[in-house]
Amino acid sequence: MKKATLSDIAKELGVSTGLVSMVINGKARQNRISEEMSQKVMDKAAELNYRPNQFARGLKTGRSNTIGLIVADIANPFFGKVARAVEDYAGQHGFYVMFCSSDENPEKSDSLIKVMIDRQVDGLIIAPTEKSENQILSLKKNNIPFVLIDRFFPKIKCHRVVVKNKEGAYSAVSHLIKMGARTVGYVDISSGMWHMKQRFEGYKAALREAGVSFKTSLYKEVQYSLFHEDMQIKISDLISENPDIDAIFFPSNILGIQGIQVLKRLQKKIPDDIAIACFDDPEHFSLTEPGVSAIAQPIQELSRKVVDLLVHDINVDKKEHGEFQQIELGTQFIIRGSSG
Amino acid sequence: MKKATLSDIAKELGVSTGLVSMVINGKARQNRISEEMSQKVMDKAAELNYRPNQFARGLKTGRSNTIGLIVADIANPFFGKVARAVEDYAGQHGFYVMFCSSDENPEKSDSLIKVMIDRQVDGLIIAPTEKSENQILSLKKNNIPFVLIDRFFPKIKCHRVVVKNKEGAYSAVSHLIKMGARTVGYVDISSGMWHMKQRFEGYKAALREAGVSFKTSLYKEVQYSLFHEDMQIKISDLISENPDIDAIFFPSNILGIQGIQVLKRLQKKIPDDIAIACFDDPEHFSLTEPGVSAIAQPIQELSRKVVDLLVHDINVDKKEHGEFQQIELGTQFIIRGSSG
DNA sequence: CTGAAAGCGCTTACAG
DNA sequence: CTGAAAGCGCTTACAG
Repeated sequence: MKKATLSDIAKELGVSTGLVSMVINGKARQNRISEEMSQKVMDKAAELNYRPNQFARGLKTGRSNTIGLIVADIANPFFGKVARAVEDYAGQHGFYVMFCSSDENPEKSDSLIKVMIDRQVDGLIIAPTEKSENQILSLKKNNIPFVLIDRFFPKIKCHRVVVKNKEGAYSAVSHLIKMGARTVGYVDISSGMWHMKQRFEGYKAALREAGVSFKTSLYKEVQYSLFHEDMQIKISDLISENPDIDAIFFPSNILGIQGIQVLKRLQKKIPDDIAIACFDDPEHFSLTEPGVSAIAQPIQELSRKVVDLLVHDINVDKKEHGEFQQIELGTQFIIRGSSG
Repeated sequence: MKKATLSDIAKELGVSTGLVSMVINGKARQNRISEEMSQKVMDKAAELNYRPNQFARGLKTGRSNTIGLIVADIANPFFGKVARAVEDYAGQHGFYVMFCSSDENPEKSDSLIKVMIDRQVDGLIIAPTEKSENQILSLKKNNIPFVLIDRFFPKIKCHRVVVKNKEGAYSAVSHLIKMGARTVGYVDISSGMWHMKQRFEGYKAALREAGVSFKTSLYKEVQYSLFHEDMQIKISDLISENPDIDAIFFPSNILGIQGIQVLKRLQKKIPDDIAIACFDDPEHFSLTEPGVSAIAQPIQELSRKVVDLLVHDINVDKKEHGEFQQIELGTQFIIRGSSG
């Protein structure tokens, strides 16, 4: 069964393809095509099970009604939920979403952006990786609509929607201290990304304000590339170098999830031996016993704002730079058993 | 900066677009285009930062190098991992993957399939919802390459890659009984899907073999549409109607995850009051205390087989029906503390 | 109210 | 070895 085309309909009805095109696209009225004609076209289209060829349409109009979403890892629960929310909101605006995982790798991110642009996405949503500044600048230079989510580069002016990272970490660490912690470790992922630095700033601010001293031995950094092994090593180091350690703050969900497993393996009781809190609140933090105190991000709102900004930019076909929205949303700290 | 086209390159070099096209597509050799000419074209393409327009290419060739993946919910950990694995394997074959969530809704699934086909995907991977038989049959009729994953309709002959559901459930329930359970509840999602029926068969077979009797009051079914409320109600019912209940089997990860929360709320200790086991093994089942005994699915292999089958079908442009692969992979039961 | 025609950017026989 | 031309299926001014 060959797919029906516009000209199949036109031929069968003895009219021009142009007319059929207008009817199909709901422009019958503004082109003053008769009701009767419209109806005949619609009926025939239905009869032939006509579906417009998006390639032809896109080639002609230059639009794909598709947006690209590049995150670190679609299987990470945080990004999984972001992806789902973006899919839903974009769908409401008539856009389809193409997802990709950059694996925190700038080369992969670069090639994904190219692939997306090759596929003529109308715009991009990106959670940028480390060292991808030039990619973002190049999007800007080429006037490709895009919005950054979750992360950003302070020096690059562009649309971005992120959360208050410093404030979020501050509230969690302050709570750990309030619950009695005096030696609070910090297990970071190795990354020059600004949002992670801000979380660390929040941690230090909380210590400072509580008069709790900071030592560099309390700060450990693990490599993304050999994540599982390195977590084990660095947390063991953290504990052996700080025998009096009574709490650890994990500044992201994958760090927290893996960190809990390591602590379990090391036979540390949470919160009795070591209290913990985590940035991000994946589903299962309410399932573990004790539950994990966590900083929940407003994923729905984050996603909605991002889609709104991007769709607006795509539709206005903006030429004028300058009006960049830099949105910071608040987080919510959820207290569960793990913090003591 | 206008995007460069084939004819820009051709014009600057004073050659035809056809020649440029061949060089770009690596067909220089087989068309005996001189090394020198090829090099000049490649250089100019790089200089102009040429990127082929996929719409034009797709319109001409009828191929998009894209496959569609429709799952129940991309935010469900099982499907999240499937999506990631499919993305990776398909990428190795040069295909991009479009993801969509059907929410177990046949109308949504129908419209997603249409959207995917409109976007000219070369083939589809589908975890079909209940009541979507006609959609699958229509794909078959229209000769659109597709493979079913995770679920299938026994009466429809087509490629499918699933796991041994009955066997998996059987081993988990047998283990619960071996650990001392005598009254084993079963909390199901309401669905006529074959794979869920098979899991229930496995459960009953295990009871039968151990000489443990089955009563209908041990089987509860919750609605997907009001999932959270219904879980609470049905599990409470299950326990009050069976005061001697000492184990529950959850035949999917979302049932298990939610079920644990309900049991926690009902102050039931796992495994002392009630032992549990679950089909699917999301990350956090090893994090909870006790860990959850679970049936792990071979997600990588599942995904790889599906992609291999689909890519093969797309590439051979098969006309002859008949040779449908119906693959069943084994599962692995992982014993943790929750089963007693 | 409707038709004819150009053109989006490619690929692919066909000629030479 | 290379060029000229048709055509994929649409949309959109332009005519009438």
